[in-house]
Amino acid sequence: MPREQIEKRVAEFLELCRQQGVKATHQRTEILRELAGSEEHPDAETILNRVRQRVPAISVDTVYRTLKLLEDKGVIARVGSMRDRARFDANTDRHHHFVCTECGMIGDFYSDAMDRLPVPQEVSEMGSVEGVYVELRGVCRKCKQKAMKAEVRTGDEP
Amino acid sequence: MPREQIEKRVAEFLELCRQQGVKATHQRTEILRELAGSEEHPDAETILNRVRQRVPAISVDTVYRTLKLLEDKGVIARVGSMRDRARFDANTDRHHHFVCTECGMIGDFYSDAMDRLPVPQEVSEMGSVEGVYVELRGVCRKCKQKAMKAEVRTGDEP
DNA sequence: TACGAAATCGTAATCATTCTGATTTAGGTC
DNA sequence: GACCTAAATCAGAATGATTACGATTTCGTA
Repeated sequence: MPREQIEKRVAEFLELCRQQGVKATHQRTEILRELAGSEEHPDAETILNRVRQRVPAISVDTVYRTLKLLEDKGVIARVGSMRDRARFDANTDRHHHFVCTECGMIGDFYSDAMDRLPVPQEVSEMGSVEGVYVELRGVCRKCKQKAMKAEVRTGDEP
Repeated sequence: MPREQIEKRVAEFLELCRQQGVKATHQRTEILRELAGSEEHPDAETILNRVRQRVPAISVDTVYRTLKLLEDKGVIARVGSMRDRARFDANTDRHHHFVCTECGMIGDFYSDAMDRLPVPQEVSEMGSVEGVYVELRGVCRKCKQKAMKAEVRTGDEP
């Protein structure tokens, strides 16, 4: 995300804090700024390490609490499938994710069809739908190449 | 799932074990049987407690290892969003899930549209897609009713 | 500048999940 | 049916992510 846009996201967050009587702390701002500047959907630990370079005394607890706060306010989203740790995304444009089941790489993509999925009758009967999460799973290019090389090395016919 | 169908699933699993040289243990069979008979997508602990009624000495470890094995073999699936613990589903028909963000209730549903989502060009460039996970999120009926009652009790105009 | 509530820090605790090493069992062979 | 061996299980300890705690600091307002 270009620097300019990052600062716009940060400004929006500060405004939201004012409106909701939530404190706009240095730590919160830096966490959001870090996440908004990332493309790779980092996990909590990665965010902690990076923010620490600018805010050395920041604590684990603050990172986790802040990520939860931002998620609850809809400023960021939690992504990635259950098999490993939680990862985060500051992109609030309506979009979806491709997840590599080998290395965990997560890529954003856009799809009109997925944005306007019809909600089946049976679901309306279960409750009211407020959001959709779509994840395509597979193997990324890099991992496929790696697998191919490994195959050559193993050699079925030596 | 009707008892008859449960036994069919179990039989299929036993067959798969034979084919793949994996041992068809009592514990594995009972875990699958338990899950196949559940409608509510239980978590590992719930499964453990239930199976224990029939296999008192079963260990936590065995449950976790078995669930992972079954998932890897495609016999069951891991469902539910990252915010809480992993939950499991033995329904292998192509289907999707509605998740209540209040109480965690998970419901199955079917949708042709979601079964045949087109894979966007940009995703094909990231890697090869092998599966889709679609989750509709919202508030279930029960929780909505509970919220309404709470509102009345709180009373904006007393 | 001072105040009080809210947020942070550092550390300890918790919870789900995984590992370890000793023991048992499935399933093939005689 | 007894025997063998690798695979699987068990109990409990260990790990890793996340959360809770009590003391201290900071934000936002007066």
